[in-house]
Formats: sequence, C-alpha cells, structure tokens
Amino acid sequence: MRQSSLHVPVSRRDRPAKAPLSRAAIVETGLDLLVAGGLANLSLRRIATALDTGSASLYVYVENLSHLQALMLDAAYGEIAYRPDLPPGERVGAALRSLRDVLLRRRGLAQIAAGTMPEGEKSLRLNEFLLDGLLEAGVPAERAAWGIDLLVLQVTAKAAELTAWREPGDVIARCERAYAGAPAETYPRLSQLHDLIFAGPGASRFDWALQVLIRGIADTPLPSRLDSSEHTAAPQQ
Amino acid sequence: MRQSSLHVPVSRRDRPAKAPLSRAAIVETGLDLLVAGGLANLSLRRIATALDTGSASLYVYVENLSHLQALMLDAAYGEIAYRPDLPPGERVGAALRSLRDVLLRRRGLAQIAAGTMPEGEKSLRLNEFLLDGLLEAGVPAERAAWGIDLLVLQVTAKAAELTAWREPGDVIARCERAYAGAPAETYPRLSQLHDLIFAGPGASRFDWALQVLIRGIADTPLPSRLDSSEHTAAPQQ
DNA sequence: ACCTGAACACCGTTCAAGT
DNA sequence: ACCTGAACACCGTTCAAGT
Repeated sequence: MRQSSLHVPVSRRDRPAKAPLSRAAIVETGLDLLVAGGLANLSLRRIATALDTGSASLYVYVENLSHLQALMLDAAYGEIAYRPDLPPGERVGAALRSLRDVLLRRRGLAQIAAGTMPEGEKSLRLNEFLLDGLLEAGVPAERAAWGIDLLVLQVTAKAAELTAWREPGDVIARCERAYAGAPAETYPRLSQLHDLIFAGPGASRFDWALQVLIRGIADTPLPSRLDSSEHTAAPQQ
Repeated sequence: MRQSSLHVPVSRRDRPAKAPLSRAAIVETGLDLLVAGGLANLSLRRIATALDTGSASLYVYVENLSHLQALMLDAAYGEIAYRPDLPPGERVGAALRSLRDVLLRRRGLAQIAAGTMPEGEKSLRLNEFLLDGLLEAGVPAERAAWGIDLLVLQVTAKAAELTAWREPGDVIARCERAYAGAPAETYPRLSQLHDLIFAGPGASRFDWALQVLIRGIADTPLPSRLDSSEHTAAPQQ
C-alpha cells in the first residue's frame, strides 16, 4: 500500500467523491437497470454495484426490494402526462394512454405495477384525475367511484402482458399458431373467428378497450343496494 | 455401512420404490407447494426435494421454471367449471367466476397467470366457451372476438391483485387509510367519494365489473375499418 | 449515522459421471 | 434414457465491525 516513488498520481477529479447514497439515487439507478435489461436485470446487488457500494448499504434508505419497487413505481407515475385542457370526455383516455406509455417505457415496470399496491401520492393524483374526468363527463358518482379501479387495472394488466410476451421473441406468433391450429370440430368459434381475433393493430385495440370500459361504467347501474344510495358505506367484505 | 447383527430391519413397504418421476407428478407437486406457501414457496429445488430427488432431474420433464409454470397454469385451467346448461346470458359470467375461483384456490397462481402466455389447450377451451357464450347472447362477432381478451385479462388481474394484497396482512387497510388521509384541497373528488370508492363487498364489485365489460363489449363498435367488415385480416402491429 | 465485508440461506441451470 | 452430485453464477437479507 506504500506509494512508490514512481507512482504517477491520478486525479480523482474525473471520478470525484462518490455521489452520496440517497433514496432518490437508488430509485433512479433501479429504473435505469430496468430499461437496460428488464425486471430480470433488477437486483439490489446490481444497484449497489452501479452505485459503487455493497448491497447492505442500501438498507439504510430502503426497507427491502419490494419497498424499493413501490418507490420506483411511484417515481414513474410522476411522469404521467395530464391534460386538464382537453374536454372531459377525452381526459380519461388521454391519461390512461399516458399511463400505458409510462409503464412500457421501462421493461418490467408494468409487471411491478401489476403486483404492487399503489401506495404513493402519485397514484392518488392519477385516481383523482380519472375520477374527476368521469364525473365531469356525466358519469354517476357511484359508478365512477367503482370504475376507476377497473380502468387502471385493465391498463396495467395489458401493459404487463405486452412486456411479458415481448421477451421470448416469438411467443405471440406461437400463440397465434396455436389458435390457428385449433381443430374446427372442437373449437368451431375460435376457428371461425380466428382472423377477427387477431385483427387490428394493438393501438386501436387498446383504444377500443378503453371505450368499452368507459361506456360500460357509464351505463351499468350498481347493485340496487348501492346505486344512487346515500353515502352510507356498505359493509366491507 | 455393514449391517450389524443387532440391526432391526425396517420394511421399505411404507415408503416403497419412489414414485417414478413424471411431468404430471412435477406439476402436481408444484401446485401443492403453491397452496402451502404461495409463489415464494415454489422452486425447482423444493419440488425436487418433495419428490426425493435433485433439481437437475426435473429437466428431463420440463424445459425450465417458466415452462413448468405454464404447465401448472394449464392444469389449473382444467378445473374451470363450464355450465353450458345455463342460458347464454349467464354462461360467460359463470365461467369467469369459476376462473377467478380456480386462480384464487392456490395462492400465487393468479400471479403466474398474469405473466404467462396461455399456451395450453385448456385456455383454448375457455376462450371457445366465452366466445360462444357472447355470440349466443347476441353480441356482434367482431366485438366478441376482441372482447374475450378483455374479460380474461380483467379477471386474471383482479385475482392477482387480490393475492398480492392478501400477503402482507394489512396492506388494504393501509391503502384505505392513504385515501382517507388524502387532503380535500388537493384531492377533492377522492375525499368526497371516499365512502363510495371503498363501499360494497368484493363479490358484488366483481360481478359489477363483469357486467360493465360485457355491456361495453356488446355496445361498443370497433374502429370503422374493422367493424362489420369482411374477414380480411387487418395489418398486424 | 452511515458504510463495509463477510456470511447465511437460498435460487435456476449446466454438466460430467454414473446406471 | 434417466438420474445424480457437484459446481457455477447468481439472489435478498442480516450482522458484527469499522468510521
């Protein structure tokens, strides 16, 4: 460890004092690992390596891996674009398309979203915006209140499905072949409608799904006990 | 290893020749581990231990863990109860409720379903039945063809959400508190409708969600290029 | 208070070697 | 063809020890 007289000093300027650890730095590094290699690339050890420390050090800022994932998710939710300038009828769809884009921007984020409780305030913000949009568009309050859950769930699940199927290369093609190969005697409907089932670009299917949900939410009364009732909370399950 | 003269022989009858390994035995053991401890309890090494062998031996019958999970899912799909005796309008809902029950029967199965391509024939069976039910109920063919995807996705996602939130004890309560504590100035709609958002037992919310989707599917026309068009497949995305 | 190295108890997967 | 043990390259998490 003694410094030899031949030692050429190397400035530490280009890699100066390590950036101090922080929750924000950990979250951001986690998100970077996600875009680099998806959920399989995300681990506390890799984050620690990227931050030039050991994994044990992270536990000062983060309770555990799943807590970190919740923080990462909330950070990503902050990127959702809200368009209150749009007419009420379009606000909901626009916000949900933005949510989808955010979830697809980093591979694996949608899978995290599918299994993680939306704890953070960014999730409150999204739900507030959706609820307001539905109400402004004339959807009865109790249907809007139950409906936002369906909307977020559908978008999250669709995004998760897309990322899961994207990985192994030709899974979608394999699925389509499975449907194409379904014998017409056993699966008459599937073979009859095969072209229809797989028709259309993903974007228009997504938009159609949103329309289906919004229209269904607007038109479907709650079970009689709850519909148009006073604000007395019904018994929880 | 020499047998001492005092050795009392122990019959091998009660643990006779190991049951021969087989794909079915592996799948079943995997499902058992799921009910015992959820997804966290499922590993190739544990399955191997339960079958009295080493994890390497499983690779004769199964490509890898995710392939095994797909097989487990398909086996579970086999437990879905179909009621073709019901009137067409009720068949779809009944099958989807049964799907939910199957996914909730083993903890973690819904999470597998949320991330796994439905490859097996049992999934074809489900889709065939749903498609037929919608058509018999008078839903236009192209809407039914796109709609079954939404229905299965919603049920799967809801089941996955339920199992994910069930684990850590009081996550749901924590979420409800987060919503209850949302300041009325920032989140006027959420505070205003708080009671409504959390009202009602899970079962009636699930049924309502199905009604929303089915009604929306029946009433929402596809983008004009595809609706009521000939069976020419549109360009894939 | 924050960071570190080393350890603990796990993973999926591969591979040479046995039968 | 099927099974095995051992190894490889990883995990999350804990903990005593350092500063």
